Amino acid sequence: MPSSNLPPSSPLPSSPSRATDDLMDIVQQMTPSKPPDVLRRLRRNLQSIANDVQEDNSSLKRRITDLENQSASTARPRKQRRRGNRAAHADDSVPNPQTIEERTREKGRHFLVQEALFLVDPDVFTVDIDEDFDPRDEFSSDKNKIQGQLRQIMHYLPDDVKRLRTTELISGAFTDGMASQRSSTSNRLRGASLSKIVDNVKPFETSSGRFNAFAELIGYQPGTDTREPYYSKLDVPLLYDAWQGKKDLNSLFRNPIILKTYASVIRGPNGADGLFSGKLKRPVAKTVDKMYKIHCSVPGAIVNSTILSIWLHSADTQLVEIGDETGINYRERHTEMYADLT
DNA sequence: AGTACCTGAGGTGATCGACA
DNA sequence: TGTCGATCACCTCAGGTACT
Repeated sequence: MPSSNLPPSSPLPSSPSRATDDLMDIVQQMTPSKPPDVLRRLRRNLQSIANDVQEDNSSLKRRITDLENQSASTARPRKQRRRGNRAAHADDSVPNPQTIEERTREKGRHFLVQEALFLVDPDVFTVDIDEDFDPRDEFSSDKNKIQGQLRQIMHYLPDDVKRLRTTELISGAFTDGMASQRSSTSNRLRGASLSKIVDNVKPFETSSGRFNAFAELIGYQPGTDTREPYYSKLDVPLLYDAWQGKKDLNSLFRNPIILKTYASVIRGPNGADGLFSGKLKRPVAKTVDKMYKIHCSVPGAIVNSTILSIWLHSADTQLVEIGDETGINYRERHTEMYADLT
């Protein structure tokens, strides 16, 4: 950088190598045989050099500060991620939009843990509630699936939030909470929890590694002359406690992997430690089961764990509605398994 | 009793890839 | 090219234990 760009308050210090040369020269002269007056003169010279070095040091520090300030004032502003400020854009009639947003996001988190990984339809917040809806018909049509999930969501929303259901503030905050919890859960399953759930983490390192090791375990059916390859929905060994080559409803959802996944989700990465050896230790930290006061397993959470177990062993790289590698529709799988379980 | 430390959760911003 | 969603690393906070 040219010196003309430097602030005038920061002159360059004298050369440090010259001070070092002078010091070495004086040290050479300071022998015990020198008369006292010569030693006194050499000591004065030493003091003088020390003062110069001290001044140079201070000058360098000032110069560094000047350069830091200068670079800070000319640096490009860091790229800011654009974040939708729902609370700020909420309708004026909404009291405490900030608090409502936070509470709704937390409900979205809770909903994801206990009920479903995905919404059955993005419009679920804006449809009208069908007063004649019969929960026993929940899986008979897409319309009824939406009504069923809407009822579940309403069960989680506090009364003051229920009234605002159709607003962007509520739908956005709720789905944001779900997305956050889904991301956190999937990352922790393939990260800190993995070694507690499976015996050998090596095949899990890559998408192809997972396909080669576990495709059959999660229901892969190779293609033939007349058929494209696909992933079966029920011929999935991972779903059962003891796979006998065909589906067995008595052992459905009872695979140890599913139970360990469930334990990891609600009790953190160490939650599955010792689950089947009688050495299960309740984690001391704040965990999902404590936060949401989870005392028993509900159907939604069991199906969630099953879906998560399949995804964990799949070649898919992200936990999204339709697997990016397998094409498995995890959202539909959830609905179908939930219907089987209830 | 005070504190140091640990574990796990949630929030935030950066980055990357998909997509219009 | 800009926007959006998913993911990751990093940070702070809460709530617990262990030690002094």
